[in-house]
Amino acid sequence: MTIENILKKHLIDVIDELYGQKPDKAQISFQKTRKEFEGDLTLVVFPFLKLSRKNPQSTAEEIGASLIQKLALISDYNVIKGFLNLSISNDFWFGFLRDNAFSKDFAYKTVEEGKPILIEFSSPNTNKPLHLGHIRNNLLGDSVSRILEAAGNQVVKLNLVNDRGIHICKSMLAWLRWGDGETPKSSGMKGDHLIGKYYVLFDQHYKEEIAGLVQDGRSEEEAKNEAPLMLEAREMLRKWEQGDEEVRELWSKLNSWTYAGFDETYTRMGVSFHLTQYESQTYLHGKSIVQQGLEKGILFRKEDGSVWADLSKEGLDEKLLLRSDGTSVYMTQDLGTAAERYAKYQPEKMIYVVGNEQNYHFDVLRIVLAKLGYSWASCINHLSYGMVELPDGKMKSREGNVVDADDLMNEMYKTARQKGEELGKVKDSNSNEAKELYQKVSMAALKYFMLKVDPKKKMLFIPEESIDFNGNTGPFIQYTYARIQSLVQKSGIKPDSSAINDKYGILPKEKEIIKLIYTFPEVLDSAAAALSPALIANYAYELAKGFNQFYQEVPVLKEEDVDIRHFRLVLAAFTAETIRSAMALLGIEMPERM
RNA sequence: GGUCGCGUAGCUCAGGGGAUAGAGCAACGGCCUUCUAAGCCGUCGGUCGAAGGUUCGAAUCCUUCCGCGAUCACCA
Repeated sequence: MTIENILKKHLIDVIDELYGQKPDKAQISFQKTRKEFEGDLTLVVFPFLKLSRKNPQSTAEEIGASLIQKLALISDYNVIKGFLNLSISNDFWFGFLRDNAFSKDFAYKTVEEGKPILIEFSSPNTNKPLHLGHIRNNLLGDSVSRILEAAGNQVVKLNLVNDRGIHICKSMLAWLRWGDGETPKSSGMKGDHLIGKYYVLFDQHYKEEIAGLVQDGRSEEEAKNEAPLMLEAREMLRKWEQGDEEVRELWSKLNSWTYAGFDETYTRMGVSFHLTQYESQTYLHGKSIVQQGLEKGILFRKEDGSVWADLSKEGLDEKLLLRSDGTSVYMTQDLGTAAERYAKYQPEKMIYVVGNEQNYHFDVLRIVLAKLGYSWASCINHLSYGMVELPDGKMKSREGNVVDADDLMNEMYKTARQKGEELGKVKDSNSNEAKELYQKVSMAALKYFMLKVDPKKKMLFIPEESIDFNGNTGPFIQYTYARIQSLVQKSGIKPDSSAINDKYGILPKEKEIIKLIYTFPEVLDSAAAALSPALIANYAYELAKGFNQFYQEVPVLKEEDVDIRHFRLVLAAFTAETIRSAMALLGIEMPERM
């Protein structure tokens, strides 16, 4: 039970005794006391003035006096204007340290048996490598999974790969035509990059054809549809759908190259899945659901045979669910896979990590499912995130201004190495130890940068400036952690609970740290509720920053008194452990030295 | 045009009913024979897009307007 809750309970009694009326629970608001005032927690008394019929000052005085009498937990109070600042007793803080300082991941809950949470993320196309946008998606999905699990949920991570469609046919066609049998092995290229190369090649030739046709007097639209390359790609897709053996074989081969490339990237990012699904196996799902809806009269059929949902009552328009030729669209598939997943897992929640350009799609998905009578429709959660933009605008694959995921990670690694060498962090930059450090530091910089921003906001990525190693960054937090490790090691003392006693009181700087650590479980809970790693990231920074200031002002190893030194080492070690736990929720690993 | 989202320091972002709005970067000035300077301290920098409203109290909630973005396909 948190201090706030204990106080709340007693506050209700106190106010009842004083003024003969119980306050509304919603009116009780505690906040952390500002640094410039004495105290730990502050009660805002304005809401109780109607009950007390006194001015803010005396109301606060009365409540404070009653609380301190009732609760040993409160050691002192003071009143400033309508704010009642309460000091929590040292006993409480020592008790908190004793109970938690030596339990690893103290804020983490054990995973409950019960309804799982499904989370789908990444979901790439197989015709080109992963880029910056995917990085945000993957890191968000990965981090949210970790956070939900730490908050006590069973989490199932899903990846639904879009492995079929016209885009893959384009790559396949280009490879047949201009590839000359090139393979990842023969070219030395990563499989996904190789396939991406042919996708671009297709587009180049396709554009030439369009230009030629336009010159011959066709309209742009006609040219796009009549270009021989496009006709050929469509023909290939038709063959694929009919199960043409040759096409299917080629398709399998090229996709397998892409998967090998993706796996490498995922591994480097530290991202993994429990289950990978493929649209080639799911794209026919959902038709029967639509059929049932049609029979029940919930959906309707137009003269041309296409099937629609009328969402005008919900303030939206009509939505197509089956084409006039009876084939399914994106929405149909999603209805099908959602129903299938629900049947398999009976999850508490189904989270889709998908960019905000699909907000409308998920609104429709929820509404259509609800209309069709699925009570679980409300468990669908769209974790919508903003686009990653570049200084010169949006990323457009066709225009070539795409930040490739692998390239970016390589760049980050180089920068980390360069910085490390400048600062003389390691003796031999080619040693395995150094390589591991540069890898951890560069990934921390990247991950922290992407995750510290509120998911729903779009973010600007400036290649030269965005990823920093100083200030509010992953490496700064790693650095703080590494310093604490070295501090503890140098002391030669193994921190243990015998050091925690109230012989010496607690310094204000020490208390700041303890209070910060104390709030970690709450931060974790709210991050899980809001599906927002940004809360964790900003918390980790605050804690690291707090320790750095503490470290600057409070001697640890230089302290004369062995017992005090021992206590501060315990506090330092607990801080490090909390920082590590928080960063683990972002998928960021901590180096022991840097 | 309809719907949704966003607008906070020069830049990138926190804060989402409470006290004097915070960090980092950039700029400037200090601190390395003292626990790791990827650090710490200080200075500079704000009509929280605008106007109304609700409230004891609004950057935060409501309304309108302005600006930016997304979306409204028999694409996925």
